[in-house]
Amino acid sequence: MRTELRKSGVEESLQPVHLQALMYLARANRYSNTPQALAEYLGLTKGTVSQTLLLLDRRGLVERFEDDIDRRVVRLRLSTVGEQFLSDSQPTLSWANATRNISPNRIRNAVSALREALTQLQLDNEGSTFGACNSCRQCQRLSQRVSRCGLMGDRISGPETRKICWFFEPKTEEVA
Amino acid sequence: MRTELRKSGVEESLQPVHLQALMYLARANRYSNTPQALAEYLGLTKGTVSQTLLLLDRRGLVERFEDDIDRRVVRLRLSTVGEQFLSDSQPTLSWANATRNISPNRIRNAVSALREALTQLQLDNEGSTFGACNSCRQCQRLSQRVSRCGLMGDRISGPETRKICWFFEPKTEEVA
DNA sequence: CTTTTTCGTATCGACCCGATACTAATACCG
DNA sequence: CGGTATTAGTATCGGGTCGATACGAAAAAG
Repeated sequence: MRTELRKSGVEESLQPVHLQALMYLARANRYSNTPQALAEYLGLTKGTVSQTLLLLDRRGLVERFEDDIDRRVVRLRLSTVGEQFLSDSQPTLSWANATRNISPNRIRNAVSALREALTQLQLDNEGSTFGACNSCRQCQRLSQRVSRCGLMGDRISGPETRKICWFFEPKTEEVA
Repeated sequence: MRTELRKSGVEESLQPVHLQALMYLARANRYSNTPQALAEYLGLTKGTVSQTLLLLDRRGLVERFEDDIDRRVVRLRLSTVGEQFLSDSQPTLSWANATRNISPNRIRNAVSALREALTQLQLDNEGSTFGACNSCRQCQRLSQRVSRCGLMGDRISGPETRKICWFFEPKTEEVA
């Protein structure tokens, strides 16, 4: 998979880590679009990630702007060019194709097992557990279209509940 | 997982790719313990891998010696120190631990699906398909303890049939 | 016996990555 | 309040990865 990532980036002379950063930012929700969250996600130091973002900014793939209420934090988002690049290069396409002969049911089971292992791994290492609102303990369903985050107190739209959050807490079904 | 690899290597100041090389060499069979096979496995160029091996050799973790019949090829094997280091650092231990609450059956199913996807991915990209003799098309069972490789014509011991081979060919159950 | 191909190495430049030191903004606490 | 501590992010430096290119030596092809 890393080899595939490398191929996807070679055209724009981007390294695998750059692709991973772009892919993360495309899926990060409003609490998670910061250098710090990205560093946590990638397992790198904030200094390293700062350099990565500097490069992506120079290339015009991401935009950086400061937070309204805490002026220390930097908010990140993909630029139009960045989104276009991601949808053109499709870094995960070949992996998705490789699963074409596997039944949806087997895929669901494998994904479920892998997700469980990942959550456990993150808990063991006291790292952040990234995940989507719709499987987060804090998510409260308000209506068909709107949810609410019990941790932050904000209303979350339907599409945003499928984005990745830094404060994700797995639903406790026996975290032995 | 890359973060875990990084942690395992930090004590000896080894990079993730060094750990991956050592882990590969620990599992490579007699046909696959060469720089070329390792480069194919890691998805890197032979030049890059040559540098990696130079470093691992200097550190005394691997040994290089030339092949008897083809004096161009270099044979690789873990040194005693290298084996000791691998068994001490246990790079995959935390991942194995993370699956402790998942039933063996679910793990088997997930592994099976992943292996299928990996093979398909490798076929799509015309890359080598690494795998163990015991699930290779060329493997002929001679007795309870000895098999035979139909491609190379050599007799393969029981333990060696569980090692990774560069010439692996998946058993054809409909490679659509 | 050439010519070509193959396996591996050497060198160079661009870049990743962590460590350290630093600035600026916020939080804490008497 | 006011001073200290903490936090988000940046700047800089050095060691090391990685691919491209060039190269040497052995084997294969013709």
